[in-house]
Amino acid sequence: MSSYSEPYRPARVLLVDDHTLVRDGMRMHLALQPSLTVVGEADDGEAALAWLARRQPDALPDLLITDIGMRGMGGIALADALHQRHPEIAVLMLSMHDNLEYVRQAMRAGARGYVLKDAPADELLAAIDAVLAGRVFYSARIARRMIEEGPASHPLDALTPRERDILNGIGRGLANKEIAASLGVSVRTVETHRLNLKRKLGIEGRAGLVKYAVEQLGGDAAGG
Amino acid sequence: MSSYSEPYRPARVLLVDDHTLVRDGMRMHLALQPSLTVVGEADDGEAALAWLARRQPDALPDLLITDIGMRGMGGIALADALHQRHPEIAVLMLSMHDNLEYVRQAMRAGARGYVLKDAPADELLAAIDAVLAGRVFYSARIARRMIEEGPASHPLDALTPRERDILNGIGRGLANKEIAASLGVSVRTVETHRLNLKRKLGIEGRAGLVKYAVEQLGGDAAGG
DNA sequence: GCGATCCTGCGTAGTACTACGCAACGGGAC
DNA sequence: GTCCCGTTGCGTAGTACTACGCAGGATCGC
Repeated sequence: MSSYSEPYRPARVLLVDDHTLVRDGMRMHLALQPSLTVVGEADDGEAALAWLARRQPDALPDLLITDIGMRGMGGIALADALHQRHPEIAVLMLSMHDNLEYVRQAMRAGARGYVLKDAPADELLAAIDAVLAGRVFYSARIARRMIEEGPASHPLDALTPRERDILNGIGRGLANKEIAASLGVSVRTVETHRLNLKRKLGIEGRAGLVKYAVEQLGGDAAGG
Repeated sequence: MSSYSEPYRPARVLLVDDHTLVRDGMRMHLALQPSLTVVGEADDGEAALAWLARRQPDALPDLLITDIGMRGMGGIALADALHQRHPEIAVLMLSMHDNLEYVRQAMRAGARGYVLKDAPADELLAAIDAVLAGRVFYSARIARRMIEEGPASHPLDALTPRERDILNGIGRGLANKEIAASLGVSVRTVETHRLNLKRKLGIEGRAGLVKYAVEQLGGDAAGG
């Protein structure tokens, strides 16, 4: 990995996961690496940000390893917030989903790596090495699927921001009227977006769109 | 089967989870307990059953700790299969969901304990002690919710078989007309069931019912 | 047998969503 | 500037779903 001219210092790591057992497993693996020190843990995004705010600026971690799906503030929002405040801190995303849309969201939010929780144990260490060296790392299964599906074939990528807003509302079980109110637009506008969504996503029937939206959201926000 | 006049022997444990990190975390905790020995691991239900089939009958584990949600054969099916073949082996279910319906299914399948993955670490050990002693253990949050909601108050339990059929169709994104066709009844009948479903489940709005149905069906693969 | 429950189906009214087409406005790209 | 695109919104028609109430037939337990 990287060669320091300064005296050798282990890379500082902050672990963020709401599952105690996962944190334990990571801590155990990382403790075996002399080049790494776990300096803190948190069980959700807000706790992680609070931890970082309390931390001395010269003792911030070099790497944040976070779960993607947590109660409260999830890994994507955390990566986003961290990337704006401390872009120098590497972010490695942990996930149980091989859903490529999550991967893209994570990378857009500033994550440099994406590792699946059921991946072989040494993949985690390889990923840490890579992101600390400034490289990008994907779990083998993710990389394979990216090659298979193509880097931008997912229909969600074709959606405009506003269409995502509407899809989000649909996935939360809201009626058009409620979505319109929450976005401050007319019901007709929501209907237009909805029609466009169905065309873009190739969905027929009204229930189908709700199903699709719930499945897209259901994984990280409502799941647990 | 085993009489405890024989010399002291640590309890044998089989770990089943598709997440390497979770297995690592568990193994680490259990290694600190002299009264326990991890004798095997598997990453899904079928692998666990295959492992058990290869095992000498006099060296079977005393306890199986399994994740509830795994690719392929999940924890509930595994508990069910194991409970029929080896009812003497205690089963402790691990889950990220505090959904009481999962808890009930697990217990019906023969599990003796249900621990959440984000529970404090000592809860796992307490749960192991309990189920090895023949007692039943629930994570604190599960126990609290059971008290709050009542032991059998889950609305899904109140549904009739036909209502489940309709809910299933809704969750697959079908329209009333399609559900009616697939069940061989009239649209009006489906509408009646649908109205009853919303009353029983306390749901308002049409999208809300679809959302609920999708979450009930798709919940096995979801999670953080 | 009798009551309870479930499944089935209809009538009626009102509300929500679909499926077009059309168009004005603003922001970027070229 | 001009063009493209995203966002916003309306008109019109048709379809789907909601929300009651009512009721016959089947099944099961007592």
